Amino acid sequence: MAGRSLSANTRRPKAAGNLSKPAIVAAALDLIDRDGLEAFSMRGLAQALGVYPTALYWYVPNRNALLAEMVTVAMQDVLPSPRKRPWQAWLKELFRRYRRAVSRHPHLAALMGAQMVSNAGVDPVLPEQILGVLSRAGFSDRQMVHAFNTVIATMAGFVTLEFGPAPADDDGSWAKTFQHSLRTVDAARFPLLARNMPRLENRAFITRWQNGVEAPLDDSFELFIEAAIHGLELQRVRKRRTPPRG
Amino acid sequence: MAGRSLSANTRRPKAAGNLSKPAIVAAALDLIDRDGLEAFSMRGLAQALGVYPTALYWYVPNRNALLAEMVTVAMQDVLPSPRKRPWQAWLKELFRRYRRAVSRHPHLAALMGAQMVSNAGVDPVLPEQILGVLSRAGFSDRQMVHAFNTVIATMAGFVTLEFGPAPADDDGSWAKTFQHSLRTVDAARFPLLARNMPRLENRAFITRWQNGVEAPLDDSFELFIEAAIHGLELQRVRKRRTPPRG
DNA sequence: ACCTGAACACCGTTCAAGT
DNA sequence: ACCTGAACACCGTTCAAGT
Repeated sequence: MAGRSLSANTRRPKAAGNLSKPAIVAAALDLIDRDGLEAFSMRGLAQALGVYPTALYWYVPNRNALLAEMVTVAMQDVLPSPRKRPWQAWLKELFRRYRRAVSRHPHLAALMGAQMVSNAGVDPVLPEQILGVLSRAGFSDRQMVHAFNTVIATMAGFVTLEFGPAPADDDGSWAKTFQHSLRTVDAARFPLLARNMPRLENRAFITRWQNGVEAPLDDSFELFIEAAIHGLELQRVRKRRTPPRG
Repeated sequence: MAGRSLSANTRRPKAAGNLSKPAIVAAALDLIDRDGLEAFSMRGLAQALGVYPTALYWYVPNRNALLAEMVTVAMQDVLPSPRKRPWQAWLKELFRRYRRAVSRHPHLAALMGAQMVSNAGVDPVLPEQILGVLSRAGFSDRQMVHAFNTVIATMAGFVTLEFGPAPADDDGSWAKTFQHSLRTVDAARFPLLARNMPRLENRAFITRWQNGVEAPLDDSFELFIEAAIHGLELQRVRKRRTPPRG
């Protein structure tokens, strides 16, 4: 967002001075993509950059601010182009783009959904566009807040769960045990679970042992966003007294 | 909440002896409800219990396992009673119960949604009941997985965002600054945002400075789950070739 | 301006030792 | 069986000092 193109005008820094905020953020993203959020530390990042831990604090105020920067980078391409098309199609593309952004940095899923998106830290262009689309769709001012919240929850809700971390599992023993317990579920106590397990195992929340990285829920996601959009359509129609003009 | 009334009484030679797994989990929940997840530590918990940090490891294998225990406790009352009623009503109660459970331990919101619910660690009675309700609703075996995933994502998605933590804000300065930036948003660049701000501020994702604890999104939540249920209704109906028999 | 280096106040977890 | 106590390998962040 902030253009830092002109800062230390053409004066080359020291030979070893490769450090910069974008470089730090990029290196941090690499580390997190590789090792996950729990393993990420300022000290580890400094080591990866070949620098003392405290050097980072010249560019970044603290760890949380650095995480926020990473989320901003990860959110870069979520906004669909504003070209005219049915509002349903625009929303679908928004949802798919957000999912794609999260899938590129799955270890940031919870951070993106439950912290940055649901709160501040998002480019105001995104909410502005969403409001525009909902306005075109025919939502009244009174309904606008709720439709907006439904859009955001639909966008981030499913995906935050889908790419949430599976239980820590260094040797794969948990996955095998859990898998076995699913396949041998007591058919007397849990008849439907037992009957549907062939289709549920590793393809549904709760009954999976891998997350969206290894076992993406593509079809479920598509039907989920379709359901949400149909639900929005109904709410809009129900309040309408006069046919749409545009 | 935690009664630490008995301290030096009852002639116990040792200080504690009150230690047990349920007591540890309860004390941990108290600490997290008060100070949040970031501030929670095994050492702090031990201190609150008047015991050496390593004593906890006799009852709990590690920190993550303890967090999982807390989530299990927090999820206690989410399952609606199985008494007969329309499937839409049953789902609505499930969604509301989950929201209520999270609202009681908001600092566990991300843990509950993005980790335990979306993955393992949930009583199989819950998925069994959901399958039963969806079966009664008329979903085919082919649709079942997707309908199930839609239910889980609807249940946990909105609420995980709603109770996600607002930016760390010790002195309230961020909230004031952000609030001001919302109210003075550039009406030329963001006309819809500016026009709708009176209804959006602190009542919508992104444009709020408090989370669901202080600023619950009750109405939006209700409309969100209604939209999801209507979407499900349509998907079921669309596939149906014969009228329902029940 | 940019980085080193020491230091502070913490962590989770192990292991041996006590009772 | 249950807890103490020392110890290990870490943390984030501050601050003074170097260049």
